[in-house]
Amino acid sequence: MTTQTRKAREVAEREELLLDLAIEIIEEHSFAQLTMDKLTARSEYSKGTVYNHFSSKEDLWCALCARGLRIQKSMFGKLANFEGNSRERILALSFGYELFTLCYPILTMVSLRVMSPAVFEKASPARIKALGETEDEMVEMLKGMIETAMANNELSRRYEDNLYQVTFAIWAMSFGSVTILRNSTPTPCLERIDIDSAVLVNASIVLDGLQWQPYSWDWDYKASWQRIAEEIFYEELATLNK
Amino acid sequence: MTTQTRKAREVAEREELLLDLAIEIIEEHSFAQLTMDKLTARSEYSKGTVYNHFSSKEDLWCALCARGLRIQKSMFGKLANFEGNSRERILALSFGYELFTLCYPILTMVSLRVMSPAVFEKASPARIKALGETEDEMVEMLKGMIETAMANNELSRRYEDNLYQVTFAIWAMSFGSVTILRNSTPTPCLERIDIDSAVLVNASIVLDGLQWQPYSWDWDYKASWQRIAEEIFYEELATLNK
DNA sequence: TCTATAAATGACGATTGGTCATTAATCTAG
DNA sequence: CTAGATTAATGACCAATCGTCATTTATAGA
Repeated sequence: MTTQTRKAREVAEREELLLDLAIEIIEEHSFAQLTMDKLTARSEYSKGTVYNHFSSKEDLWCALCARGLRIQKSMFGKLANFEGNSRERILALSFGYELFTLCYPILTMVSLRVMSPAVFEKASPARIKALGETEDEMVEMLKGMIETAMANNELSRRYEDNLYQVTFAIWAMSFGSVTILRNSTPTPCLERIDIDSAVLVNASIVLDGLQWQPYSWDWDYKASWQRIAEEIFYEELATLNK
Repeated sequence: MTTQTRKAREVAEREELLLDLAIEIIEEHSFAQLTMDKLTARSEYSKGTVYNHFSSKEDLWCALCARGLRIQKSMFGKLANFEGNSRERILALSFGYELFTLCYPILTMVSLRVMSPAVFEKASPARIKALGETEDEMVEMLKGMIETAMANNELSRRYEDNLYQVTFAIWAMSFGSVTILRNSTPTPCLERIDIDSAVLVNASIVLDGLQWQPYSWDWDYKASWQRIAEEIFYEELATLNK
């Protein structure tokens, strides 16, 4: 049995290595230039071995997405020990998501391009299952924070009968803001906003709209944003600014 | 000079025809299956002629995007004569955008996949310029509505010094909501919200957060949503439900 | 009608995704 | 330790695809 686990570990390690190489190729060229031939050439393995790991190019894409989601989840996990009111904790989620897109622009871009039925059809079922589960775990984490806030009367009970709607609102705003900011071409509108605070402002607008206390005019959330950076994501920001 | 304009018109007509065929190919197969060879085969022209229109596959993609933006713009133009308060007019924009994604799922999907520097690099400059201009026109339309509302004291002056931030917030929420709703795989979170009203609810949350009067608890925006459907987008909805 | 310009054509080379018969490595049992 | 069996790795190969360009065809104007 030990040989089994050893082999499985070796296979997993090789898969991670292949993903590293795939990211290198995208970094040096572009997403479209990530071909199985190039990946094979860059690795010390043959095409057939690469195809033993990834059943198709689309499966490789999904594997990159899965890595991105794993990293996101681990980043979100870091805010477990963060001391702050419930709104600050939601902001920390938004902060973390934006930081992820800054630290891992390639994984972010891949996720955006890959998330579609046509791609999933060509990926292996196991891969898709893993993707969905990680995503659900993160949604449930957000929902749990909403429930807690409502129980503590920090969040109005206006949307009490549909907590997932609140989850969706926060998620959609974070996703929309970051995606437009980081993936769009330069446009006059985007050039005239403060990009560094845009995600914070948009999240605050949504939280105000949800009547989540304390309101943005009763609290200095810019300071919270700063504190999140320093207390939770210090390491990531340090490597980012290097 | 007349022959010049006639030829130019013929070329433009042929380009529209080619875009129709490209959409057909995506409909019947998938985005990845849209190849220049297939497009050539389906048309009555040769490969070289197709390449006279589209300098590359990426240029073809951008041409599809440009068509999508033109359609969006024309849909937004329909709400010029809509009678309603300023919040209802913003909702009409969100409604229009969601309706566009429902009526033209392929153009929506193409836009999402295409909007990236790597693709733009391979598209013709003229195409990119046209894309940017159409986009800016729509942003300016939204900004104009915000200015009017602020002048009429329907919208708080809290964000007065940065109107583009307000534009961005509304845009990001619409984009994020619709993109997640229509492009994601089925996930427990999405299955538990009312998809038909999710965009309205999210837009309302943002507008409440912006302190845009009248608040959602002082006005029946579900009725407004219905009225927008009937008065502005009756035709589109009729063809959609066919 | 003749010539100069513009447009259309499709064969071609290079690259790609994916397959599969062959080869190599590893394991198991006697 | 060895022989046979099972598993994994290999890369030549095929069909599909992108984009080019020398050649052919159509058109415009004198």
